[in-house]
Amino acid sequence: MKLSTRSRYGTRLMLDMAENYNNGPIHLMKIAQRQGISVKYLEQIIIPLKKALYVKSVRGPKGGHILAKPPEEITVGEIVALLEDGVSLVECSYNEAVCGRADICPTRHLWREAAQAMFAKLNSITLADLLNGTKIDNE
Amino acid sequence: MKLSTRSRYGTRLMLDMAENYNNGPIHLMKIAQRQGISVKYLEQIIIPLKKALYVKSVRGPKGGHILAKPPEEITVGEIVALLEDGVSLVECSYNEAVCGRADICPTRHLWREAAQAMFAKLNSITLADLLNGTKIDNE
DNA sequence: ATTATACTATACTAAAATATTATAGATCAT
DNA sequence: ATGATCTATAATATTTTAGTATAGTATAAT
Repeated sequence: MKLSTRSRYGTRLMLDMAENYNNGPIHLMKIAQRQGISVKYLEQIIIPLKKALYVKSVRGPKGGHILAKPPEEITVGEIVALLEDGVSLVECSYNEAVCGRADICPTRHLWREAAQAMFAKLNSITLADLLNGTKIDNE
Repeated sequence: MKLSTRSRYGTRLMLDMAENYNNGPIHLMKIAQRQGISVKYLEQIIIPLKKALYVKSVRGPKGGHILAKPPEEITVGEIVALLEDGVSLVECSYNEAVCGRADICPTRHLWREAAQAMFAKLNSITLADLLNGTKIDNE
C-alpha cells in the first residue's frame, strides 16, 4: 500500500511547475535536474497530466511545460487520483463485477471509506498550500 | 496504491474468526473454504497475526485458530498496519534517512498526513463493528 | 530553409514486489 | 501410534513498477 513513484514524482513535478508558474514554460530537463529524476521518466509521467489538462506544453526551442491553471486551483488529490488510476484501494470499490462476493462482503465498503478519508485530506490541499508550507503539520 | 491481498485476505480471515469467536478454535481449512482462499496462503498470512498476539493457535486434531481477544477489541487499522508493514504511504514518513531531500521536501509531511487520515478511519472500526454492519455506510 | 532544441509516442527491458505453492517437520487428541 | 492440524522455510510464478531506448514531430532562432 505504498504510493508509486509516479504519484510521488508527479507531485514534485507539478510542484516544481507551480513554483515557476510565473516564469513561463519550463524545460523538463531543468525540472529533472532540480528534482533528481530522469527526463525520460518525467516525460512518461507528464502525459496523463497533460491529457487531463493540468499542464500545457510548448514545443521547440524555448519550449517547455507550464501549469494550465494557477497552483491555487490544483489539489494534490487530483494529481494522485490521476496517477494512481483512481481513488480506490481495492478494485471492487466502484466495480462490484470484479468479485463474486462483492454484494455480501463486509469489508468492501470499509476500504472505500478508508480511501475516501485519505482523499478528503489530499483534496483539501492545493499546490499553493504545499508551496507556502501552511496547512500541513510539519511535526 | 492498492491494498495487498495480504491485508484484504487477512482482514477477512480475522473476520471469519470473529464470527466464530464463541465456537472455539477453527480449522484454517474451514476458513479457506468459506473465504475461497488457499490454506497455504492463509497459513502465511496468519503468521504475523499470531506473532502480534491477535490470534492463538491450537495444534493437533481438533486444533485450529481463534482470536486472542474479543472482536470488539481488535480494529481493522491494527490488522492492516501489521500486514502492510506499517502505517506509511512512503518510506520517508518515519525514516528520513531514506531520502536526501527529506528535510526540504514539501511533500513529505503531506503523505504522512494522508496516511494518518486513512488510519484514523481504520482504527475507529473494530471487527465487531464490521460484523454487525453498522458504522460503515453501505452507500 | 536549416538547424538545434524540446516535446511526443511507442515499445522494450529490468527490477522489485506480490502472490502462491511446495516440502518437510512439529504437536497433540484420540 | 496415527492422522489431523499447525509451523517453518524455501522455491517459484506472476504482476506491477520503474526506467530506458528509439524514432520521431513541432517550432523558434538563425
